[in-house]
Amino acid sequence: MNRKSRAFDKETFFRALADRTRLRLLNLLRTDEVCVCFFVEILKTNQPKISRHLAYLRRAGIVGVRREGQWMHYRIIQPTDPDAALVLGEVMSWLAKDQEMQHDRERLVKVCCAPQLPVKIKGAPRPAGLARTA
Amino acid sequence: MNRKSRAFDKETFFRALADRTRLRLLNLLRTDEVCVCFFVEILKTNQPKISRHLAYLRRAGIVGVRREGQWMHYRIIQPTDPDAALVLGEVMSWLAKDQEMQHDRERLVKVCCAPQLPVKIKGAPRPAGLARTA
DNA sequence: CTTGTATATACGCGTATGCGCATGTACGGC
DNA sequence: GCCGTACATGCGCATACGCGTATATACAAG
Repeated sequence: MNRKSRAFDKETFFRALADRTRLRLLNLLRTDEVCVCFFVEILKTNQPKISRHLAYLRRAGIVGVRREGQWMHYRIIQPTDPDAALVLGEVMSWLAKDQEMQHDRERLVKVCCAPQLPVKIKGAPRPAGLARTA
Repeated sequence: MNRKSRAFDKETFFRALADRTRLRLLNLLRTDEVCVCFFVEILKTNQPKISRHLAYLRRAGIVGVRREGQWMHYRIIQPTDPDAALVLGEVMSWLAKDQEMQHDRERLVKVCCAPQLPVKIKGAPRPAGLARTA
C-alpha cells in the first residue's frame, strides 16, 4: 500500500453514504467548508454524534479537515478513485433535490448570515460563500 | 403512498450497494438477466446467501425478477427515482473497471457458454447475450 | 398426490453499527 | 502553570446485519 490504501474500497464508500445523518452533513458541505459547531446547531443533535459521522466520512475518503485554532473546518474532497468522484458528484446533485436537505441548507444560511450567531457558537468562523446558493 | 413508496429511500439504496456480494451480483447482471443457480455457481457460495442478497436488492428497488417455471431470472431495473437511476448507472460503469468483477464475468461467460453446464445446474436456462460482452 | 428440483425464508449466532454519556485531547487566553 | 472552549474518542448498550443450517414454498413430472 502507498500513502493511500491501494484499491479504493467501494463498500466503505457506499456504507458512508448509507446513513441519513451523513447525507445531511454532505449536503451542508455542498458549497462550503463548514465548522463542526454549525453542524451541531443545524442538525440539532449532540456534538459527539456529529464528530463520529464526520470521522466516518473522512475514513471513507469523502471529506477532509482543516484546523483553524480550536475550530475544525470540514470540506468535501475528491475521492482518490475518479469513478468514486463521479458517483459522489451525482449523489450531491441528487441531495440538492431533496426537500429535507433543502430545508437544512436554508437553516444554515439563516443561522450563519444572521447579524448575531446563536449563543452556543458565538465566536465560530462562518462559512464563506453561502447566501446565493441557499 | 402510491403503488411504490412515496419518497425513494436513499439510505436503503446506498446500503444495498455497501456489500461486496451484492456488488458482484449487480456486476453479473450488467448486460443480462441471470438465473439464481448461476450466481451460486459463479460466486461459489451457498444458495440461501445469494437469495437473501437478491431479496435485499429487490427491496431497494434495484433489481426485478421474472419467474420461468422453477427458475427465477433476476435483472437490473431502473429505480423509480431518476437520480437514483443516474447514480446506479455510474456505479455499474465503475464496477466494470474492477478486476474481481471482470474476473467474475469471465467465469460467467465460460460457464454458460460451455457445451455442457456443470452438473449442479444441468437444466438451467442460460443468459442470452453474453459472449460478446465478457 | 407424491417426489425431486429451484428458490425463499425462519432461526440462532457472532459481529458490526449507531447512540448517549463521560472523558480525553488540542488550542487560546490569562 | 491554570482554565475554558471546540472537538475527538472510549465505554456500555440496544439494535441491525451477514452468515450457515434447517425448513418452507413453488413448480414439474409422474
